[in-house]
Amino acid sequence: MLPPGRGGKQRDVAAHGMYRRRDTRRGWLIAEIAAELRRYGADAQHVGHAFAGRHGLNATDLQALIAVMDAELVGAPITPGRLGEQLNLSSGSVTALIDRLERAGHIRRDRDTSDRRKVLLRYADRGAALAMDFFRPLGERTDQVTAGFRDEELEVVYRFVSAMGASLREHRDALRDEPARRRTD
Amino acid sequence: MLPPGRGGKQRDVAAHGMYRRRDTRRGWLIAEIAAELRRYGADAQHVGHAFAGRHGLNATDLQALIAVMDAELVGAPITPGRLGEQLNLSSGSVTALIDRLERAGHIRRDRDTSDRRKVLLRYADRGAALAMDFFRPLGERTDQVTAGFRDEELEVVYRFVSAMGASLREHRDALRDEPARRRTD
DNA sequence: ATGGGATCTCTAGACGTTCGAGAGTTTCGC
DNA sequence: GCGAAACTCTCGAACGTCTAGAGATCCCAT
Repeated sequence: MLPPGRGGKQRDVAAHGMYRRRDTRRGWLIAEIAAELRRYGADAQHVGHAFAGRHGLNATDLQALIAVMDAELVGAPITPGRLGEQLNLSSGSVTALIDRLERAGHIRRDRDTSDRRKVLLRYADRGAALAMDFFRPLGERTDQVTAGFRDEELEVVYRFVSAMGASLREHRDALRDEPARRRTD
Repeated sequence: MLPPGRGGKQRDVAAHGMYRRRDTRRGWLIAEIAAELRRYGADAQHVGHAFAGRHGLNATDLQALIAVMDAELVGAPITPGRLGEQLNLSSGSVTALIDRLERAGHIRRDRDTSDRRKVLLRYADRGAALAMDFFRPLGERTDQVTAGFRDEELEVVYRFVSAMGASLREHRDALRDEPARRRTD
């Protein structure tokens, strides 16, 4: 039952750095918010996995489809290279991925007319319908939740998630730029 | 440049259901919050992927290690079966996963003394050190962000993320319980 | 007590995704 | 025009995952 090391202090989880001291209301809040964000990400993955499975794709395929729509809807279609960056995939895997999605009728390949090395990915009707099925119930749930918050409260939430997101991206970039550090392996 | 089909309505993204109408401040806020949460999850995956890669594991291994510590730190060590549920893995994959982590010295297998069918997963020192290296910088960043919020504001944020998390889990469970629905394939 | 069903972990083979290196085009700078 | 750089695609190998089933152990009804 007891964690190994530091015998005895069973709930001194702060010593492990994973959790924060919860002995003040504020500390407890911060710990719970961080934990909830972590769980939210995990559950979102589960939802994506389950939904993708129902429709004959895997989680990566669904992520890719969303990224393709995301990019195209803001007027800047994505290329295979950048899709690979977003999904942490090598170029070979991206080709296979696009082949699958194209074969299934979810997206199309278009040559860029100005730079003919590039391929632009565009969603097909089938892919649009699938993404809509995925996002609609989530949007409805978001509506239900946000209905319980006043405008000023949503401003606070927005400020918070923006700051957390920016900080996490900083961390991600820092990890990328410091690639060679070895541990005590 | 134009999305295919439905010629002309280039920016009518609301028609796709992915995004919400942004013509009011409140609508814009909600859309941005939802988008930021989505990006946060994706970026968290990237961070995990990058960190795991540096230490000779894959993203699944790191998730598993975190889940094992998470469970043990609250005094209820996890079993291979439940770990598979949390990570969306089959029993066979879980065995391979545990073998990898045990071989690398990150976790240990213990037989449950009261129910000897079960195996309890416990982290080893090596795994604890790794998890600490992963979480410490994230905790520091969380501290920096939360420093810019008053207690009442954190209460609002907590209420929001709790509600969003609960709603998402409801959706996940609904997906699970309605497994057979087929689309117009 | 004892037998049957349920629960849990593990094994084995096949499948599919991913990776890594390299080839083939097209573009841009000199 | 020529060489370097950017981008996508091909191919074979490696790895993680899945499915099906075997082997233990526990629980409960008889």
